[in-house]
Amino acid sequence: MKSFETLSRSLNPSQREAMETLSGPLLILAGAGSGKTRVLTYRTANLIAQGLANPEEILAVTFTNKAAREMEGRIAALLREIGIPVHGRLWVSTFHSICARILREHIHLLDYQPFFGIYDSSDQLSMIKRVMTALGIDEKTHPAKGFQARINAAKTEALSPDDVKDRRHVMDEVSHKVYSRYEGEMKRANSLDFGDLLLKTYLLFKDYPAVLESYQSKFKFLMVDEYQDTNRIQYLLVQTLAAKHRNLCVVGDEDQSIYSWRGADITNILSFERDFPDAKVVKLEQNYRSTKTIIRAATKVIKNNTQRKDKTLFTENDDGDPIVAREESNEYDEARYVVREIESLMNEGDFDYEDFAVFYRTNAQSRVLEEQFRVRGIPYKIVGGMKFYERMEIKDVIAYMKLVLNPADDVAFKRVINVPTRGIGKATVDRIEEIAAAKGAGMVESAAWAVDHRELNPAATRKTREFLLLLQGLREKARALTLTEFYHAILDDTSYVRRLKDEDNPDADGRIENLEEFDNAIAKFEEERGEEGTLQSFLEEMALVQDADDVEEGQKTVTMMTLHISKGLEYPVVFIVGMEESLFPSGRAADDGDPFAMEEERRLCYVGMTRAEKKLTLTYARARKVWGADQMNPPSRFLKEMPSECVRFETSMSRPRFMRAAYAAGGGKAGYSKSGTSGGDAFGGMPNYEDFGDGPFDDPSDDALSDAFDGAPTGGDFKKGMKVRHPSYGAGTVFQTEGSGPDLKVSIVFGDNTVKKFVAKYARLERIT
DNA sequence: TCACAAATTTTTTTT
DNA sequence: AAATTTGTGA
Repeated sequence: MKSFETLSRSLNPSQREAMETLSGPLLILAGAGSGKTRVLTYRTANLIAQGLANPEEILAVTFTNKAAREMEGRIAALLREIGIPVHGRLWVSTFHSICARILREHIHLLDYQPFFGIYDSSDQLSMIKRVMTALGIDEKTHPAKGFQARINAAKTEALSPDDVKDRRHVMDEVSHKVYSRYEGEMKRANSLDFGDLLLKTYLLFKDYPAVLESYQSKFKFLMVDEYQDTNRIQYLLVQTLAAKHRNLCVVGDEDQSIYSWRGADITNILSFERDFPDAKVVKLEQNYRSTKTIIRAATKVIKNNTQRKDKTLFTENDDGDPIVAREESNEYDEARYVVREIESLMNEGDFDYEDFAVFYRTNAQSRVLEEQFRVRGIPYKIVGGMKFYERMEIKDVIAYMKLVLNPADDVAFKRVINVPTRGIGKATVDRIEEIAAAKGAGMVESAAWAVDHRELNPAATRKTREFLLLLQGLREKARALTLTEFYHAILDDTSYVRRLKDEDNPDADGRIENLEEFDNAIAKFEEERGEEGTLQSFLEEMALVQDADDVEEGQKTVTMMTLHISKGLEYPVVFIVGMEESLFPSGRAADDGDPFAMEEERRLCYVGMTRAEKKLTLTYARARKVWGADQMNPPSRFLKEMPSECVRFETSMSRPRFMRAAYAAGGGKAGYSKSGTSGGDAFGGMPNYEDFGDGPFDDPSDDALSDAFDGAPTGGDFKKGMKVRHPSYGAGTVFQTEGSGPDLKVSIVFGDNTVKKFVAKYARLERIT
């Protein structure tokens, strides 16, 4: 056993300073790869070792469950290593999990039932649609997703319907109406959405000082990781909880703030010193993770941002290999290239599968990669993405569970009332819903009433009664059986699996497999939690812990994920695919009204690059299918921002085969010779960026290749919200599009509120960026 | 009421 | 290209 002293000697002076600053407010500005987790781990161990706190008096908040698990594991391991006996468990979790835990105990004070359900985004959307129907709002003119976004935004700002009422700039009248009604319906359904978990906890603290006080006293020490990505409500929660002891340690890096679209407010970290004038600030600037080359390139890229403190990351690591920027013809070749590279590095024997990671901007990009990994028999796992529990059959079963636990859950009720089909159609459901609305009651209750009062036709009455009896039976079983047994009861009583087998749907086998996998997951959960493994806690975990399926034990695999999920992780070899304008940076960042949207994309690039320890490869494709249509976009501007001495450009594109493709896509008049990459030598350096133009849409020159790329389908592509200029009407905004390709018609609202419809191909519309 | 066909929309990013 | 919503006829 080593002593804590010996171990902590390995920390550098700043790290040590952070570790030794235990009381009072502390801001740790931790650059990428600067050993942040290590510092937090040591600091926590130090708190316990010094006898300042018991584990259960420390609250550590992380951004993802993955990070929480990792940190908890590392702290436990360290404490074991230095031989500190630990009684009690640390509270290491996400804001949402902590809040769910707190609410489970106190939510009765807010007049909810303790068995409240949690609505994920799709449940939330169903509820919003339901509210819209009730209010007679047309989805065509008012997309439900818009209300969802506004409601969630209000909640992260801690604004109730009443609060937004007089703030028309925050929410228009219709949205306010929807929000109010939505809140009412959620309350009646005894359910909380993600935003509610935080907001209701905050309100609980506000309305019940005694409850707040108990938590303030309990948590003597607070740590918040990824502080740059906290939003308003999270900020308020932190301030509130820390108010008593003021032992608040926040850690973050403004260059890694990538969640502003979720309300993350970078000023929280930038103004920490204003909130706590006596705060100690420690900067961790030495990177231990990556090669000099990678650090140099990443630093150069991030320097293009204005929204940052000028901090300098440095490393004493080796120069390492150059970053490779690889051009391929399309996303399939791109995927094949990645797979080939992994195979060849594996053959050299320096790496193992688990050393590789592939990052992409959008989840949709994983499909092609996955295909190629399968073809070549390389083990892989995808983190995030289409989550297991989002699959139809899993959601169905979960809906049954939710409904059994919380009969007021109308979204769950509507989901399962005719699943598997039992002859209860839309008419019946609508009728029940009508009754429910009239009575201000839940649908289960209303359905029972309708059956008793013969409000439905005989056939519907009979079927509905049967369904209600089924639910009743399940409710009793839930009480008497274990979780696993209860799960089986659901499948049996609803004949779910049997019905799947009967219908000759080609997906049926996969679905049944998923249900079996779910069975295992439930069993495992039960085993792990023991007494605590209740139906409520299981559903809570299902809703909040989305990456539950990445625990493929022992298997060494390549990991794939979005750039967002990659934050906080590190891998010896990293590939970032799809380095193209419109994809990464996202097309929305370029023409969004927010001038800082591009900076956030750049931070995302910075995050991705700094995950790599030894080797970093960036790939881009000349053409890529987007929504089933070919799109050609120039290489990402971020590639251009990297110092050329750090990057080696490679291409597979000097063959004539592609020239013809580019030629064809360009509409027949362009040639490819201009870029002059004939022959196989050195690829003519990298493809000349000038040939692509600076961005996807700017300044279409006469350049032949530029035409070939910029004039492709992308050029005539107008989307909702886009700002455009018409030669005679002036500037306006696209608010509707119909048709596609040459038939695309766009409706545009001009400054004076007039609306004109154009055939995009003929109208001389110009995009304004 | 339901199965199937047709039309329409979807892609940022996550708790 | 895939998923979801809407329409249609039995």
